[in-house]
Amino acid sequence: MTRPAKRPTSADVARAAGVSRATVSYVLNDRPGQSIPQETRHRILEAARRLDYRPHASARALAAGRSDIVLLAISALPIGPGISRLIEELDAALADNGLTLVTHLAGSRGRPLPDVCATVGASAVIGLEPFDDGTIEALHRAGAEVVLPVRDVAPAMNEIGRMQAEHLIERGHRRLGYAMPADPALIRMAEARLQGVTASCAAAELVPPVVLQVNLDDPAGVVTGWTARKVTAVCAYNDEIAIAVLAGMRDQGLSAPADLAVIGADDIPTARFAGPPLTTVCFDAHEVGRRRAETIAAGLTGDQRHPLPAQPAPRLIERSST
Amino acid sequence: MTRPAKRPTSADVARAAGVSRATVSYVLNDRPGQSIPQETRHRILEAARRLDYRPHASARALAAGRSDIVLLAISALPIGPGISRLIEELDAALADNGLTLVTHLAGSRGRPLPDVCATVGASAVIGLEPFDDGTIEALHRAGAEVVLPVRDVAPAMNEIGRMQAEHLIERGHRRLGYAMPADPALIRMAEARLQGVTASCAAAELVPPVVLQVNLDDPAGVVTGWTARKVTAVCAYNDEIAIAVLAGMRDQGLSAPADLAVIGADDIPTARFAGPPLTTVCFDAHEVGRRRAETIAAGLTGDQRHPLPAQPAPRLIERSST
DNA sequence: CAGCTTTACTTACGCGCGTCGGTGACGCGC
DNA sequence: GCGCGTCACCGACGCGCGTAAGTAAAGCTG
Repeated sequence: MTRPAKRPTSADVARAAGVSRATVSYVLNDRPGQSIPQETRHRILEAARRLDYRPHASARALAAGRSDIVLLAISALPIGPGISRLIEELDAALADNGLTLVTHLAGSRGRPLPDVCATVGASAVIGLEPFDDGTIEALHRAGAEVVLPVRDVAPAMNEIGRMQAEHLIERGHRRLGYAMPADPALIRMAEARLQGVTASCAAAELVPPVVLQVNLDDPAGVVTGWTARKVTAVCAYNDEIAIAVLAGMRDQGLSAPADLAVIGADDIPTARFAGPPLTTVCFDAHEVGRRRAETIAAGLTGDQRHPLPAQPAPRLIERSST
Repeated sequence: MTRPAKRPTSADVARAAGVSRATVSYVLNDRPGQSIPQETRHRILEAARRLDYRPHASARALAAGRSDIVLLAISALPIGPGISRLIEELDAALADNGLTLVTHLAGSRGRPLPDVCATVGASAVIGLEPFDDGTIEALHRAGAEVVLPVRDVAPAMNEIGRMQAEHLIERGHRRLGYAMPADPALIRMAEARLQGVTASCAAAELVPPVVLQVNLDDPAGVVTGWTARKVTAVCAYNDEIAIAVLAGMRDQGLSAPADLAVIGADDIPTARFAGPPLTTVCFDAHEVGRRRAETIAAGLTGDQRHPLPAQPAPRLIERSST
């Protein structure tokens, strides 16, 4: 599988089109302020196509001092379908802006993020939750021009919780529970979501939610924790946790929503096949991806027109677990 | 968030250490065949550390014609925790070999893979299922030296199906069904898995499996398709499909494994909370990741010692749906 | 002390590209 | 027919790095 097969360079294109390398460069990057007749332009484009020419990224980056590469850093294990849809959207939206997205799943034993950033020569790094200041500093030193998010993800997580709680309250529930994940990698995000729930309870003059951690090896355990305290509905950190709770209830002969209503978050594919089908709350991945991409592109081109569009509102998907 | 903050170059290190750039390069890449006294070596290393010097990837790649970047292309949506564990392993194992892994989640609307490969300057591209010849050719032209897998994943997928079927046959089932996904992106992999099932049936002198496509909007439909034909157990392409089938059965008042046994594949987290908990088959991500990484590293260094270690065998996780 | 090898470096080139500053040909006004 | 302003294009530099080839000094041999 090792084949050298020299890639064509811009010099090859120039030769094939009978012009100089400079002209090729001007045409391919259609640089304004150059007067190049249609015919020459066409000849060059055609030659490039015929040779399947693709600019050598390293050389371009070296010369231009910029790389068109956006690195998405995903910190821990919890990569579910929600995230992967967001990634797809992000990818598409960045591509529209001439940027290329690559992802780094940072296992604890892999390369440190700044190293990866430097290795691929990324000019932007984005994450799913805010980086700490030390990391940001290191990333800048590693060559990243823009790093996101800095502090803008918590409010969105908040919204998720708020919407879960409001749905339940509307349904007439007065005592809510909150199902926390046990995975330490998730607690930051979970706490942000929980905050939204707590806020909604306060706004409706209800007692704060009864927070319980779900042990994935014994989901039945938490259920009694809630029923014993007269909780009639629980918001789960995400759909996986919600499905675990539902399983715990089945084990005890309980059923949703009669004995305990359950609402999830993220709308994973198996949510609709849960018993009963899970009501859930999620973001429109398409929208989120697009807005993020635009923020990045704006940051990279120094184009500060847009006032950094905010996150869209989450959406409620009603099924029968509430 | 835009800060130029010029990165230090090897010339800066050279100046700081009072030597020439070449010497710096020799020391930092500890190139054999050069005689450099400990003291100088130390001075250079120290200077590099003090300046937080990291070689500019693009320049290095340009000069060396090689990039240390391995691109993992994930073609479609089905990115579950199984895969993300595999990625982590791969990342760690490649890092041990001095390689950096980045992933590209290729949505259909994002950049075409060869473009991405060229943009990041990857010198190896690996995927989860075999690429077709056109793609391989394109990737090579885009600069990839080694591309995997070429033809070596189908047997592994085969194994999945074989193990599913054998488990069911052992349990006494004589007429099996196969649950195909509807997503066209998955059919290649699905067909590979199905082949394993078919082979096992043949080996046990049973009729071939009754293959039905699962419509995620009406999973109950397929169930009658099987029961009408006296199928007593079905192998699902993966856990998601299996869970959908289980949901379809519930809708009809049927239950697993009494009315129809169901076995999945991949062991996604919600599998254990399905009703009933799903028996499934999966790979040991750790092993797969490590072996793949070694194959890549060997291919890149031209080191042909290892006889390309094969895939490990899949593992059966017995729960109660069979 | 001439002649050789070894040590410890340095100088110089080129990777593929973007881009600044030309340059020659041509048309136009006077 | 001379100056001036386009038009269409080219030469050459430098980005940061790896590396082949060179060199000056020191050490050894006979």
